[in-house]
Amino acid sequence: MIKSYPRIRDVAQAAGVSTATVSRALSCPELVSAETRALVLKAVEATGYRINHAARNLRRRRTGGIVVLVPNLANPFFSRILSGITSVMAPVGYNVLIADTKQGEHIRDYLHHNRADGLIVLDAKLPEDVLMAGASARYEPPIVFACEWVENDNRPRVVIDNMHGAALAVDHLVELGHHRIGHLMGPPDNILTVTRAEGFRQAMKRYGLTIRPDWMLKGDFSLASGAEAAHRWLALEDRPSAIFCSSDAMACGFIGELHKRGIRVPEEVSVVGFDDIDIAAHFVPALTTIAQPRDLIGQTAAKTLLAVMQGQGGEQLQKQVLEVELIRRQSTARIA
Amino acid sequence: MIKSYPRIRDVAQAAGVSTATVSRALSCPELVSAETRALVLKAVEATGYRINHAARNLRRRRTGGIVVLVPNLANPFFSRILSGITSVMAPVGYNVLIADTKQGEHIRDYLHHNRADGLIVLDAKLPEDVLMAGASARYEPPIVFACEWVENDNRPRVVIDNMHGAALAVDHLVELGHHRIGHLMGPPDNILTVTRAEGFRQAMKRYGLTIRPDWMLKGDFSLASGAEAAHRWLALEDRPSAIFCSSDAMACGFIGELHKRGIRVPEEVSVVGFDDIDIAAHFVPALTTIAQPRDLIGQTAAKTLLAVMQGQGGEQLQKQVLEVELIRRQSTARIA
DNA sequence: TTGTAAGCGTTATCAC
DNA sequence: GTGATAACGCTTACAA
Repeated sequence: MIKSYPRIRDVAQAAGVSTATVSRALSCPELVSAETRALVLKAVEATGYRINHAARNLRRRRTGGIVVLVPNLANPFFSRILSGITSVMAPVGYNVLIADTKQGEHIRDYLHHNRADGLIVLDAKLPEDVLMAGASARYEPPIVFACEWVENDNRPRVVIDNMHGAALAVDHLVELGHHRIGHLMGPPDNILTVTRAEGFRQAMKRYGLTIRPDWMLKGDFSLASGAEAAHRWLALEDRPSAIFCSSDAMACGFIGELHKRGIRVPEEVSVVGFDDIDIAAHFVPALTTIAQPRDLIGQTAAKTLLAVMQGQGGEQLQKQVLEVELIRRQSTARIA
Repeated sequence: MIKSYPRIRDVAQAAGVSTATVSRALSCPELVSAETRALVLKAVEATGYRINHAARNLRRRRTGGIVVLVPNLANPFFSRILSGITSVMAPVGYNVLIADTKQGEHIRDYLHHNRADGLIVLDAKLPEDVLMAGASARYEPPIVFACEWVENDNRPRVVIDNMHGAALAVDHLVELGHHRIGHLMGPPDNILTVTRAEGFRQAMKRYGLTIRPDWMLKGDFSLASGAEAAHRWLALEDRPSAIFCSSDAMACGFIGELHKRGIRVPEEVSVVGFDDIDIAAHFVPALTTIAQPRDLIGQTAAKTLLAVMQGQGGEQLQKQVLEVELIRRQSTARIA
């Protein structure tokens, strides 16, 4: 089954030079004469040589790959960030391995230099003990968090301004005349949930609006949990006129279910989402939401990781905050 | 930056056995005595040993990874198939590398045993010449197609019954009294497009219904192209009462745009999608669609690839067809 | 600028 | 059942 491929040795023979020269010609062209370089390239072409990454990585004592811990690959929000990451990593020759933490992969397996040259964490609800820098983490590869993370941890982090995002949502609703505003939250163990809920509370307070506990609905960022929240909203005796959802998926699930029950958005309740996933602009009604620069998050995280892997532990890498933006669409309306 | 990790040698020393024995105890436990095995495992624990995959793969002359060619990672349809693939591959120790062909990665780079032990192709519109088995493909790794592919190619393939899916859609619409039916197609160079359009035509013919060229709208599977198609539908002097879309994303884009123009679905036009992506059940209105078993597609493709990589080129692997199903929801209605 | 040669950490082959 | 040993294909001091 396994065939034999041309090795450096074969190229060297074809070019009439040593293997070392071939190696140099390919990885540091400036170290060999133009003449030899041409010779080598021709021999590579002739033999059909392709580098063996396993051998190179073994020799260089690295893995040639980085791992991305994703909470749920099926969520389009994350796949877009992944695109951003690969667009930076692929050109510099790193494989991007995806570990879907929802699939019960053993996270600890990846926390080792042997397994990956670096790690990007997108999952804000991983058990802290696993990822806490500590004595037990002797062989941990460089990590970049591309999500909210515990505050008392100064490892590099790329985040968006979640507090501000929540504030933008409340500002927008207040501007439309709403003062009875609810919040559909994410899973309680997720830091995004906590931060956005806190941003919501502070903004409400700033306007002197009441934060009603029965209007703080629980969800888990998923479509299904948005639909369930709609049931709880319907069961309320006294309903809010607007609701800020901690994810677009929940907002869509919420609106979809309300529609089935004959409640119209935004006429009977205004809805703001968070993320600006692709479907948001095409939903019925088109979703007013807080847009995150998903590609940029991925690219920034990847560039930061590369910098850290090259040993640049500069101050400016510690915490980068990207801006969010309110996108006004049709799921919110001036109160009647 | 790079530290030194415990190697097999260190474990061997700690356990008082040879490196060969440690290696065997870990990869073929049945070859060593229970006593030694316990000794080795204890030593592994004590030293914190983790295998070095680069070294193993070099020695075993493999890469330890498989590559999946995805047309567009941002499309939730594919991310779900990926989940299915990783759920099979991760437990048996294969890395799953994702190559998003939309990002202009060089496909040829992956067509080499050096790069991947196997390949799963999800992109039905890759240039044929690249993937045609041929003399130039001397070092091509085993390939499994998890999408429609050219008929005159008997490499393993996992497909759904696209013709039947299209027929189910037409059956359903006819049952609801529609006889003026249009079709929103995918990109012309994609085999899925061709097959579903052909299924549509045959079903229409079976019912003796007219296939009107101006009702065959062009799209590219994306949300945006669905929205554009809505404009063309609006511009028609004589409009169909129902439309079968070749993807859910286009169906959502189509409905979303119609809604903005004040056209109501299904009252003024019935819409059937294809895929049953997660949002379909929550869309407004909930989308009637042809469901594909996405997890199963991924799992089946992965299992098939494993079989091929192990040299089992059995007949039963040649072409596996998975069933599709009509999901009746609210985007279709009996004609007035 | 180029060649020589010593590994990188594992596994497979051969003896014992 | 276990141990010694030679690769796997590449990179990088060091020498020339």
